[in-house]
Amino acid sequence: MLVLIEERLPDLSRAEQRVARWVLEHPRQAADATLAEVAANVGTSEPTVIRFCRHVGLEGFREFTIRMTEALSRPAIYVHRNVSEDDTTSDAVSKVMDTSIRTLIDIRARATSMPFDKAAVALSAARQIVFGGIGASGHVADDACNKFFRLGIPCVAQTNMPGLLQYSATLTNADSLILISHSGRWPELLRAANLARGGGACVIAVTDPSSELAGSVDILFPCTATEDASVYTPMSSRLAHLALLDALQVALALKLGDAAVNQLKRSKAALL
Amino acid sequence: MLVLIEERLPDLSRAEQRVARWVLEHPRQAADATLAEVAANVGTSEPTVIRFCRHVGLEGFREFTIRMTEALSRPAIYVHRNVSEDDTTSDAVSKVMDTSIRTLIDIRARATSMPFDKAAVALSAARQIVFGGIGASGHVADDACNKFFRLGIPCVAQTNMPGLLQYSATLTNADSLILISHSGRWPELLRAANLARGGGACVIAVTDPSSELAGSVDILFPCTATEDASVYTPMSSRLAHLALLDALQVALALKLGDAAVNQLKRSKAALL
DNA sequence: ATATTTCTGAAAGTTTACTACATTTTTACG
DNA sequence: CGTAAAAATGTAGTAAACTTTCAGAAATAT
Repeated sequence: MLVLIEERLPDLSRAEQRVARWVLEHPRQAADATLAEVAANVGTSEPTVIRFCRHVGLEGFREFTIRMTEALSRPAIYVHRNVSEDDTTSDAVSKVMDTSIRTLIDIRARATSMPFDKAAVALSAARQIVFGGIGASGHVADDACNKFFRLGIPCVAQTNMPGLLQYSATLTNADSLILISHSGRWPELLRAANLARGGGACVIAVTDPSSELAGSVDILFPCTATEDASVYTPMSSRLAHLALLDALQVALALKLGDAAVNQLKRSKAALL
Repeated sequence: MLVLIEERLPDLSRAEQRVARWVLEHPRQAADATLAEVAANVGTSEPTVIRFCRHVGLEGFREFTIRMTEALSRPAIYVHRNVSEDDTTSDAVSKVMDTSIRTLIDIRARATSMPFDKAAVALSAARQIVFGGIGASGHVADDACNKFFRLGIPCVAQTNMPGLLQYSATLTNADSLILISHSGRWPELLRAANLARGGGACVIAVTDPSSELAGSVDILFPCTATEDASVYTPMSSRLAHLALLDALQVALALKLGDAAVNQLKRSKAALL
């Protein structure tokens, strides 16, 4: 959380940067202060503090308080460390694993504020679910498709561009489209989202909240894309996306109830 | 915190005990609910909830929220717990995430004794690398292929049975075959391994160490397959496999040195 | 120098947490 | 049992916290 604030610092306006700095310097105090107290301590107005919260990717001040307490009550193990050329194999392996674990822990912390319920409701009514992703995210889409169809809902994965665009154009208000993208900056994905929404479909995205795509969907699962500083950094965001979709599938299964459980059992039995 | 509530439970009045029980059963939900929400869920009035907070030694509901968040973000919570039908979405999501994190932490602990070095040496000399997997593991194979080719080594993924068998039969002692399997019990995978070894190829497997496949390969990365007790349990072993292959790819990149770094940079630049 | 955009805070508007008090339920004792 | 005191609970109202709106100020571009 504190790291996240530090990262976003340059993107903030002047008054917001003052808020950020005060928070970084007095994290304990910030965690249990009220909105008015923070504003007074920083020497700014309450709305500015709220805007600061929004700019670092939070819902509002209430969530800020929660995230801060969370961050402060958790020891910082499994920290992300970059692999360097002179690492031994064993060091490098540990670092890569730590980074993956860290990514999941972060996503877990943020998951509490993600719209799983809303998404489950939308998906439970869907005639079909389409998963779209390109490149590495294509595999995530495939994987998710492979998992969701076991609930007894027609599912397709489209992992190449012309296919996804054409399929998106055929969707109606009975359908749901789940788009997966690390950065959210492929313009074609945005087009797919708009095509699907044009037809009335519910569009869900798993992507960077600051991307243009994020702003053009019905339901957003924000996954901040961390810049790959080193060439050795693997795309651990894939893991986050997979874990997120795992969770969504379980949430949907719960929503659907007995019907889904039966389908799951049947699909499991098919392998024996 | 939760323990504290449990301790005080007998001292509370009837309605307050109902509050306490609900909190203990839905801790995650309780942590980010508002006063009114808690009251509604318990089926009581708001003052009762406040009185409950006071009776367990807290200042008020505000402090209750903070203490709960704190308690829930302690590290001890990444234990595996099965999702049950009457879980709320939020609780289920946390459980799924915890299970994934737990899986990765376990694999990380075991990774130190895995033959990354040996595998990196074998792969660095490979003319081509073939990734084989079926079903869910097929996606892992695809994903790995997509990652390894960036090092400048010819890579293929075979994710269907006839294809994998035929390809395996063509391999020579200059090639490497990486097989991925959750349980390792598909007889055809064993056949693929034997075909490849017959041609002299180096066969690496990521699978359950107690499987027959594990005994028939050159290099083994043991990943114990945990039985899916509940239908809601997602295959978190996939995540473990992915993380493992991430690590292997980085280990290989280090082994290859500058040449690999250049290839990585080139493939990254291709997207800009 | 002016127009446009972005940023900022005052004030109004909601929601949320808390309090006072009346009602109901429980307990104690004739 | 029946009645009275005590405790527990909920209704309704209040205060405080959080959020939104909007108009003026600052920064930036033209």
